[in-house]
Amino acid sequence: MRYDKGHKDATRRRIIDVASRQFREQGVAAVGIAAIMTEAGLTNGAFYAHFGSKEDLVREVFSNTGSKRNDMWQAATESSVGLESAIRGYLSPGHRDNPGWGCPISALVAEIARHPKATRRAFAGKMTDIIALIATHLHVEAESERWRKAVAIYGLMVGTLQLARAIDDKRLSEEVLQSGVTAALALIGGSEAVR
Amino acid sequence: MRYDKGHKDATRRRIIDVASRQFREQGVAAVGIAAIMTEAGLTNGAFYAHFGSKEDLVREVFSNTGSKRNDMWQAATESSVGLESAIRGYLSPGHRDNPGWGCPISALVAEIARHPKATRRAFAGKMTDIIALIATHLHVEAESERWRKAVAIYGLMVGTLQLARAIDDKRLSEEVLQSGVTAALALIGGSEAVR
DNA sequence: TGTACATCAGTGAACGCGCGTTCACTGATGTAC
DNA sequence: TGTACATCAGTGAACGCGCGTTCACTGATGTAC
Repeated sequence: MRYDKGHKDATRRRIIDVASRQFREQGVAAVGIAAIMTEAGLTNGAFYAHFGSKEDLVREVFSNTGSKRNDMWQAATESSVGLESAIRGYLSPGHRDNPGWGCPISALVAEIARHPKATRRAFAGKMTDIIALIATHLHVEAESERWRKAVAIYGLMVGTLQLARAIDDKRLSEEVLQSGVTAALALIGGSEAVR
Repeated sequence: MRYDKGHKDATRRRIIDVASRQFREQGVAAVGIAAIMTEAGLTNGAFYAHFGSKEDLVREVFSNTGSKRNDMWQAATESSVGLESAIRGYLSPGHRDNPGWGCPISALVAEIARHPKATRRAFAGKMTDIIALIATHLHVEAESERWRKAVAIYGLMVGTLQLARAIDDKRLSEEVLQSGVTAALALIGGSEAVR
């Protein structure tokens, strides 16, 4: 055959990676098939040899388990990193200014909420993975209590990052990030304050 | 003249109100001029007698100071309401399930971050208004401290509502909302825990 | 070894469609004389 | 009072454009005999 074994899988992987980054940067609706395929080094017609539809690709992007890319999102969600430094990385100017290499949830959660059920489920799976990861770092007795606390911390991170991204005044935006870090750390530490 | 004084202003107001709701429900990009004008009882051509472009309308929707509509968003942001009940209303199933009558920030913040500067500024203005309103309810000494705390509480509210909207399992989604309420109240109460 | 055919990832032009925007026109009313 | 014209909110068809998707085709390689 013309192409060696694994070639098509590699191409598929490349399309997913390119799409993932472009979606996070510009939103799903704003990115066309042609733009994705061009950056992947192909023409638009080849797309349908890999995916049934654009929605298919969107779903794949979020159910994506492989692809150990070297982005800050990868780094921040590695379990070896402490929770405090993960929070600081998440709520940093670097993450704010590079959504393409960052957290897909904060970039796309509102848009994905309007997509078909299958897509939403894949997305929700990624969300719960992250929340579970945060929960493992918490020092609270009951597991359900840990989970609830992790949800709130992640919600705070996602919301604060989005607010920071929407503010064009860099100085003010960084104050927002700092406020998020302080409050997140307070939530971790002040376990007794949580009823 | 055929139309009484104030007629055009009323029409303009109606277009803005319809657009505001449709944008919050479906996102700005997904809503077309024709759909807005049809619901406003007009044809698409009339749009440009009121606004220079779609982006113009988007900006107007967020710089909108008038229009005392009777929606839950209005109710929750009235200063007469206590902060705790405002938080409970914000992180309620009713708000989650009716984005069209809800907070425009949580529905559109990520999308607006990719719009032109003028639009982003109008949006940021609405954001800072809400944060300032939250700050007035906080019992902390320093004003800058109040502001920072208000930012974190609002970030938590926005993020948690979005997570709840993205989860299709109602039960789990309501647990997310409850986690947000608990944590937000902890942030209000535990002022000593915040450095 | 040579020839005919199968395979299959990718090409690139074309499709229908809905978008934002434009513009000549309508028709009810107000104004000038 | 009657007539001609100005005003202006709204109409509705048309525009170019980019989208997601389709499909006949290419061309390098593998396989059958």
